[in-house]
Amino acid sequence: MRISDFQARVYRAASRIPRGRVTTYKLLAAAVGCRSPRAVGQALRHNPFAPEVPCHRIIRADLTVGGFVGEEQGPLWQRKVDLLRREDVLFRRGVLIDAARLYNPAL
DNA sequence: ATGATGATTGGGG
DNA sequence: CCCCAATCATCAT
Repeated sequence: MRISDFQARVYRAASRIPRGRVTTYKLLAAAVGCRSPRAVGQALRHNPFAPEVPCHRIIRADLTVGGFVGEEQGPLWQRKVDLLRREDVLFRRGVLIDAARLYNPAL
């Protein structure tokens, strides 16, 4: 499969999220000039460069974990939580504990 | 070109 | 909790 121009832009923007920080689909969408956070999730879902391109650092606007490789629960989804755990990004009942870890890629 | 499908979001009952 | 519309890249028809 080929990487579309849109995917390239999303991956480049995602790569700017520092280790130990997270951003939301909405903010990342804004960063690439797209008004569909859902379309961004679509691109991240097919990220062939994980975890180099840290698609695990994108969560929902309500600060809940969100999906991963098309899953919202289960082993693959758990992988997202584990990757973040290694970066000291923790969740309580599925919700990000420290909101200060949010990163705005638009800056 | 047309319709369906998402790693979403915000609003409503 | 569930349902719905808006949004848009991508893929199937």
